[in-house]
Amino acid sequence: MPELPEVETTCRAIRPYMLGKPIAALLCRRYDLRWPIPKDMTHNVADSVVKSVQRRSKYILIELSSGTMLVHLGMSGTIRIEKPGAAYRKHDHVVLTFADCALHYHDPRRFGCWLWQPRGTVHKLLQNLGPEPLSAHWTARHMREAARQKNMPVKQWLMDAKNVVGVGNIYASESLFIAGIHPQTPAGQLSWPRCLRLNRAVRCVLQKAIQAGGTTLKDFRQSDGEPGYFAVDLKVYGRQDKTCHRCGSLIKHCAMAGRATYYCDTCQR
DNA sequence: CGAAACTCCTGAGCGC
DNA sequence: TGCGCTCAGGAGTTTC
Repeated sequence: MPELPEVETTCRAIRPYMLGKPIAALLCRRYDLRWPIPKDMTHNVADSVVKSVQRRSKYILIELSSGTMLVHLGMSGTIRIEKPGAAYRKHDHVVLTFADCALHYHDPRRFGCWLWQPRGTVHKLLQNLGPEPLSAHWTARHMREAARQKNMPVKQWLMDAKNVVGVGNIYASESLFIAGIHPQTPAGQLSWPRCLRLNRAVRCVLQKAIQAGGTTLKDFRQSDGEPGYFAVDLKVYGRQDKTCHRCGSLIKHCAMAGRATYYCDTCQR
């Protein structure tokens, strides 16, 4: 279940294999991902050189001269580096081949996408995105502005890409634990010191996860096909009825907007 | 307008 | 051994 750190890890891992190289072939073995892969993308990319490989939100942006391929891993997506001509695995839906390697895009649940953004345009999916949590735009001041008058629980606010991108279900719970804030707290009611703490906590949690090479959970694998080195030590996520590392009381679990939520109701108020 | 519910999909884990 | 059920989860779309 790729969240921002997993996407960033994947992006960094595949970049050296692609940067500055011409694409030999783009093979779509299935077109019906979350949205259909544009049929004409194949023609746009053949022989094009990869100018950059970047991440925005949870999208991997592969820039060519004529436009940018926009890749999302959905919830079960991974990218492996293989040799050209390597055997396909089940659910390898897209294969991007270079002279000396091939990227296999693997996504059992097909919640991901592979879209095309012509040069000079901004894809609809990239419009209206909030700040990157690891950038200078993610500040407590921004939080206070964007959360003002908002009654929604702060956990849901954190997971809304209009407010900040890349914070998924796991790291929302983790960030709130670090900041000592109860997930049900209305976003607009956070005091200034709490905005500061939460702002820092989000940045801190994501940075640690990136350093750890992405959390190993379910079907995420580092892009070389090996399991991630180790899971980030999650303080609350998935730890229902286990003891809180900080105070020893039992971690609570509930559903918020249909999503599993974990917290310590002693440490988080 | 905002917010909540719904939707896509497959595989894992569970009870029987 | 296998069936059926539930759950997981990103985020755009639909509904209220």
